[in-house]
Amino acid sequence: MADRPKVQVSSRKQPQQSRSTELVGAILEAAVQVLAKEGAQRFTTARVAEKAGVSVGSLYQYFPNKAAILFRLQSDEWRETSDLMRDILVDRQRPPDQRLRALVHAFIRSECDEAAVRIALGDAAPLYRDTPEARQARAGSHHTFQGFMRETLPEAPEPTRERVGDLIVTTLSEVGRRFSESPRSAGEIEAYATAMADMFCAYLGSLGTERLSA
Amino acid sequence: MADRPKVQVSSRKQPQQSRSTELVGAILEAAVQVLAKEGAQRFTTARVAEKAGVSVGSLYQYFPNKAAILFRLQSDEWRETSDLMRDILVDRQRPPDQRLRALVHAFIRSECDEAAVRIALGDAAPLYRDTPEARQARAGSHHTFQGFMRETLPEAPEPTRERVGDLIVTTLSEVGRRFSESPRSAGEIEAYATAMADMFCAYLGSLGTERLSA
DNA sequence: TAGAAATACGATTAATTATTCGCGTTTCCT
DNA sequence: AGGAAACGCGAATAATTAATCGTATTTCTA
Repeated sequence: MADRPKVQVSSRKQPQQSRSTELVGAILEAAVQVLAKEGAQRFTTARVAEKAGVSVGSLYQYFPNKAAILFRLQSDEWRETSDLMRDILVDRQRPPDQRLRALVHAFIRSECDEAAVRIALGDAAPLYRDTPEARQARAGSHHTFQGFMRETLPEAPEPTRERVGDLIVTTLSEVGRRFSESPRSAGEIEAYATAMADMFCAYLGSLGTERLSA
Repeated sequence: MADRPKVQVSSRKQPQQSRSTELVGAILEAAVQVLAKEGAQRFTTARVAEKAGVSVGSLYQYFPNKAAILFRLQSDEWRETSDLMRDILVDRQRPPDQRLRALVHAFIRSECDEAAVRIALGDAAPLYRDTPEARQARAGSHHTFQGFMRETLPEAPEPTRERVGDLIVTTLSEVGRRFSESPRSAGEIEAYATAMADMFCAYLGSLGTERLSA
């Protein structure tokens, strides 16, 4: 129901010379630092430009607005997550539940490592969440996980498989982020990741695959 | 790492006459409407006051700042959730897994019913999230759920039980909110709730209680 | 090397917003 | 009744911020 501002979140123009490529790199780097140090509330184009050692005008040459910078950061994160997922889940040498456990641990650990940035990015999500670009980007990791689901629950009906995959991926990312909000010891982090992995494995096991409980 | 603004989120002064009590009520009602219709981004004290048919000055008599209004709304929601939880989970006539399933369905349904407000409240959370009042209020539903956990996993060590309860409650609320972000049919909602309940029951069942699988 | 294209700049603008404060009104109490 | 306390008001303030645009500089190309 909420009226959303119209934002064009894709890039304004591509850098063509090397100096502008570096400039964009500097902006993205600075954006991460500002996000981590100041939080989403105080994330402003002026602060990012200053931290990058660049003028606001230059920033607006390559990003149509503030939301586009944030979306770019989130988009990169999503891609990395998706790659991590693919790397871990695709290895058919290991039993599925071991892969899933490895994924959960890796994800939670990385979430906690960069907690400040992740949390701030999440806080800023409303700025770009409703754009078509965001929907598409978000689909990435879900699609990757579906591959694993087809292997794990081969005879389940498609809608069920999709729902289960969605539930697991969503739980992993949302609960992971929430968990990282308060600082934890390394032991707590591992214990929590183990608990989450236990939950996923028990669930998949109960859905009638014998491969998982193997 | 992010520097947070200092906000005093508790109420400024208590209404003593009936007109001021009604005024506060009108403000809270208007706040919900503004949140639902305009979103967190456009939630301003001016808009709330106008919708309530009241002046900004009056608003600031009873709320020290904008965050306090939002915290009050969230706080009320938490209390309601906590009560709902207690009502459902405490009924020892029904087997535990049935209670847990009922809770998940009730929660997801209510989350989807008021999706716009819940999402906007979540978006606004950074404004009050770090206050001690928020920490304490959040603990409410977790504490309520621990009662159920003690019944369900009586012989589990305390830290484990706490972690498991935390994981379930956090998953329920975070994933529920995320799910409600895109509009769904009633059938999808029920199916998703069932899936989540299945996951929780399978997990608790795997932790070695025979009562759940009964 | 000269003109064109790309890039960089940053003061300025226009808009939005949270919060205050002095003053008028209503309610309460005795 | 009448003074005091509570309440209600909303124009004004001070601060912040996103985004632009005219101009200056650098790089490319022929």
